[in-house]
Amino acid sequence: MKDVASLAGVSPATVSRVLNGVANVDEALAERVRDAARQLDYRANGVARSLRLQRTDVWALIISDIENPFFTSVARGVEDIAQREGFSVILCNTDGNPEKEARYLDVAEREQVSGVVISPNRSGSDISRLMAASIPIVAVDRHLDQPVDTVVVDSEHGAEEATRHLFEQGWNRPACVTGPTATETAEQRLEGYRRAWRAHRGRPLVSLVKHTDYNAETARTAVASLLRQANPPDSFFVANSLMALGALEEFRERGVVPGRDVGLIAFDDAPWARFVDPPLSVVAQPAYDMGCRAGELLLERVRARGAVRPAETIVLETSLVPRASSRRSAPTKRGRSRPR
Amino acid sequence: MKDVASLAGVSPATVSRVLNGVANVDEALAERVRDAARQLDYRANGVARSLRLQRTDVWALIISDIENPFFTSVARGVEDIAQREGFSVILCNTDGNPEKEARYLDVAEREQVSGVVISPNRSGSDISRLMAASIPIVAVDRHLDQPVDTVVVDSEHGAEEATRHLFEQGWNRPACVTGPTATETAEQRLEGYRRAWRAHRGRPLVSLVKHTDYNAETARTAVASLLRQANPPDSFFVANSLMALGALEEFRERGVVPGRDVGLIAFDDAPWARFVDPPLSVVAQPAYDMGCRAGELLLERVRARGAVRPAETIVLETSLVPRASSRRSAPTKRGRSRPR
DNA sequence: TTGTACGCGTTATCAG
DNA sequence: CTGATAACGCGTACAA
Repeated sequence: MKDVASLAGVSPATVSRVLNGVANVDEALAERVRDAARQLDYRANGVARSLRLQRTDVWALIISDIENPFFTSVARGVEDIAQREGFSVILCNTDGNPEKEARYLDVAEREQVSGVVISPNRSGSDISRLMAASIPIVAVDRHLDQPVDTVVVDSEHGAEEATRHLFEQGWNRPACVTGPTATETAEQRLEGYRRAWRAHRGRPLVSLVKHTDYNAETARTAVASLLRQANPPDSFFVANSLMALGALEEFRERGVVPGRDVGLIAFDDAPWARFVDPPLSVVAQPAYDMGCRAGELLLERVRARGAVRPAETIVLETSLVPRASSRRSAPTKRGRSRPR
Repeated sequence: MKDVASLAGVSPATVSRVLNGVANVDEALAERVRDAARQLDYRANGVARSLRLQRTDVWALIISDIENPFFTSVARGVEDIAQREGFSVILCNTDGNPEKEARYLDVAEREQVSGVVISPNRSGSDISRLMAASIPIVAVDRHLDQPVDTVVVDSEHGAEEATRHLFEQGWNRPACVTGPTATETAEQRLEGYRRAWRAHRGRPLVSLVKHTDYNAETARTAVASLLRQANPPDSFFVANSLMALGALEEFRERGVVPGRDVGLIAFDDAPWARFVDPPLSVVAQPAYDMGCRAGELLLERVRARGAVRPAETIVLETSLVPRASSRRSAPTKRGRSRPR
């Protein structure tokens, strides 16, 4: 900066003023400064700037699994907003590990990020330090036990819709493979499933419900054990797309054909869902949009430094995407005669 | 820091020394300082620290598509190394857009990151400013036209192996659907395909080669047009996993069954590849490992501030993962009798 | 309108 | 072994 100043024959203060477009600077001087800056290819030192300004242009995005397509879509949403508004994003991947999460929360504080978007592992995640430092926080996908801005989907309703869809397709004994006990999303999806049961068949059967991790392997085991029962289910509602992969594998192994011998619908869409055989029926979440909304909420707080509007919760709707895997009738002939 | 100092009855300098474990400090004093710090729940200001130290503990990771599983695996690798060594990672998603890339390169400089890992959009990406600022750079997946550390896979060999596998399975006219013209990876994969042809059948046929984008839709169109030809291919080598989805869709539409009526093998594995029907044969890239290696290379440079070892290129091997989609014989009976 | 001087929170140097 | 002090690069109050 000093170099630019002396090359332009002005003081560093004037350089700062010109480059930040603040105060009135004589246009001739300003032009000289811009010239000099260009000539020297000058870039302000962001670290010094942050120290002086007591704020940074950085957000922390703390998510539990960067390899889960749902979260990458959320990330893109947050990132697009951030970038549009001139913020950079520090990506932090917690692997669902509370310790890693705590460590990253620490980094966020030390690095004085101006805001945090987090998909909490457990509602009890300790954000007290961040709150004390009055760093705005937005929770995505799940709630925190503190009153902070939150973006979620109506899991219960989506799950109910999915299960109702199974009934409407003519399935009579849908099972539910949901996420780990005490996980907010898992419980909500289970509750939606139960509601659909109550609406169509009366009391849901506990024997048709399994809790597993949100992955293919454990879900497959659960599906297998459900199918081994004396009174097995005729269809499945599974709580995320990875679980659907596990179910599909088990079905294939047993030679039962989804969309004909068994019904299957999953919560959460995935890029490959329409390509598997049969195409997977899902309840889609607006993941990218959730990220955008979270970004916008954070933006509000970051801009309005101190102002206290009460914490807000945005609940987005899921959408039913029926494809072939939930059908009951024999699949229609798919193979068309070849054009030539 | 001043608060901690006065609470402990020492100078700020001593606080710094204790908390950084530098120099010898009287154990009694040190203990008092740690107590005070704990009591006040003190965290050093990372921004001020960076300014004073003239370095940050931040890496920038610039990738072209956060929604591509290949890159997320790379990202995890980089991130794991970074985290192990006490660095944070700024994730930057360029969307394959050279302007966004340039903008992020700028951010990296302004924020004084201590290192950059980049999967360049084009080899000509302008990293001159970073080099001038002597910020270490590592290229992943593709080369830059500057001499920097690089981590790639042997695409050509992997592609050759994949194509040879098709020949060995009894297919005689494998086609190649590769990435955009002039993309390094696309050209290499095409070249590997050609080598296998020359080894088995002589001159590769240009009529069996298509360039498309690295996605499902354009690849599907290419597959369709290849199949419409007078002398259609009997099998396909496609240059990434998304393309395979497009191919599978087209096959299904036409009623041709992969692993029986047509052969299919893809470059690049994906989490869902073994779940589609039939399971997809692939040439797997060690994506996570690539990220780790890139992280390690960067670490070396970051640690050895000035030392100049020549730029190094690490070439990792792919591995053939034959599954059912590349078979020629009729698939073995998959449906086993149910256990009960 | 412009320049001078201070301070943001650290850490390294130097004197004691 | 410890404390005072300067400096990292910038933005801004204040004086000119």
